[in-house]
Amino acid sequence: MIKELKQHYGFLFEEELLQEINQVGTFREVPEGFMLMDIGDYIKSMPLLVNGVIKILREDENGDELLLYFLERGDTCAMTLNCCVGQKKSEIRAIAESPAKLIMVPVEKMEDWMQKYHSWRNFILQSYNSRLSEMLETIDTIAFMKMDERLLKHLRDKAMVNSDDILSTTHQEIAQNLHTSRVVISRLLKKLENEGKIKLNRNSIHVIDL
Amino acid sequence: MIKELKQHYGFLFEEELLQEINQVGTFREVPEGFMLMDIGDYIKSMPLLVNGVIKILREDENGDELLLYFLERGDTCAMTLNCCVGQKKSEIRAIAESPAKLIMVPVEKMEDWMQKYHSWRNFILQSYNSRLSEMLETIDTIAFMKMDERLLKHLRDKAMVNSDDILSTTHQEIAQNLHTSRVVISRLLKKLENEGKIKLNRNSIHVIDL
DNA sequence: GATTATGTGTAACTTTGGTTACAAAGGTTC
DNA sequence: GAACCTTTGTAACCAAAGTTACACATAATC
Repeated sequence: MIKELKQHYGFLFEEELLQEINQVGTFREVPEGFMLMDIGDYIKSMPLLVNGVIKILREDENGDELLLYFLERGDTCAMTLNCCVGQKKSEIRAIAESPAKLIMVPVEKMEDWMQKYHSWRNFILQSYNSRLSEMLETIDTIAFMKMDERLLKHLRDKAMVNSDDILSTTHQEIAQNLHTSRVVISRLLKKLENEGKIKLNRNSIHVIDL
Repeated sequence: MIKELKQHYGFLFEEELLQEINQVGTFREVPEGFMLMDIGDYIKSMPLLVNGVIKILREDENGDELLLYFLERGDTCAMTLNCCVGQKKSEIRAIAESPAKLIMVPVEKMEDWMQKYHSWRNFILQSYNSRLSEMLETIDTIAFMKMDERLLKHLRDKAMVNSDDILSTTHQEIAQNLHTSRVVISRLLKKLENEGKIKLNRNSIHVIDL
């Protein structure tokens, strides 16, 4: 584990902290689609993402979903911090968008390290800032953009985090992420295809205009 | 200033920290409508809200606004933290919803106190958590609710933070906060009035169904 | 290879919200 | 009180997105 740690967090944390993380953290590997956290869960450990992509979702009382943002390597989930510090239930759902490797750190260490390590404080604050910025971007998207723009943005974002311009997904899945209906997505996808921005195939979409 | 400090933050911070804040902080009083921070501003001091209400707005590239949330007594602006820590420009606009009293603390102290005071660390983390929760609520509202529900929620929220069920505002102003047009708001307000939930008057709305 | 399940395309229609246009009421200024 | 500005009410129309319904293609299962 220390190898992954040094590789992805070595430039962030001092040697001593890396050693501590190595001692108390546990390594975890999850497959694509794995639900790391659900709404209502209590959290007892904080994930440091080493590899892969995690998608963070929100759900309303009808069970309708909305994709909030993606977490990538080097990120941690500020919503988890939210839970840990406040001892509250999770307000979001976290699902592995791709196979992912994580290091889980017990919550108790948080406060300890906050006092001890300057780099940890910075990391936590940075994480909060990143998450706030991402939430702002999400708000901009749903408040100010029309569905066709949101759709194209979503396809590009998805291509980005997966480092692949061919997305294996269905219209239904996209509709759920954007909180709209499958018919609307099919309609708009066809429009984007006619505009030459994407190429449609069964279970996959080739994003041309990245 | 130490009086206001003890009154509103005494139960949060230890005596020593209160003294430090009293020494380096500056007291500030602003009238209703005063813009405390604009998009693009660089921030060099952190506000602790002692009295009054601050509204936090987001703007898109066309100058269209959207109300994100209200800050109340005892709150601080996590977006400011965002700026301070990251040395970035402000991504939001902050306007006094009512006359407000604030204590401004120089950014440099942040990191210092984070190390020194357990209560300060908690305060900062708590603030981030509150802001994240509020952003989530905002997302829920615009993603999952229809305009008439959003409108009623907005009226209730506004009545709440102002502790007054009679709102002095115009349809135009509400439309800006909710990022829609005046005509739509007039239409929906009239509907709410017919449903007996509000009572309309020129420049004021009486929220009956709180 | 017949049956079933999943995914996609499309038409027709409805609802919600945005736009334009204009009238009228209530204030303000001179 | 005449001229002006701000605010509100409302009609008529338009556009975006949600809904229902169904055909058809592809893949999976037996």
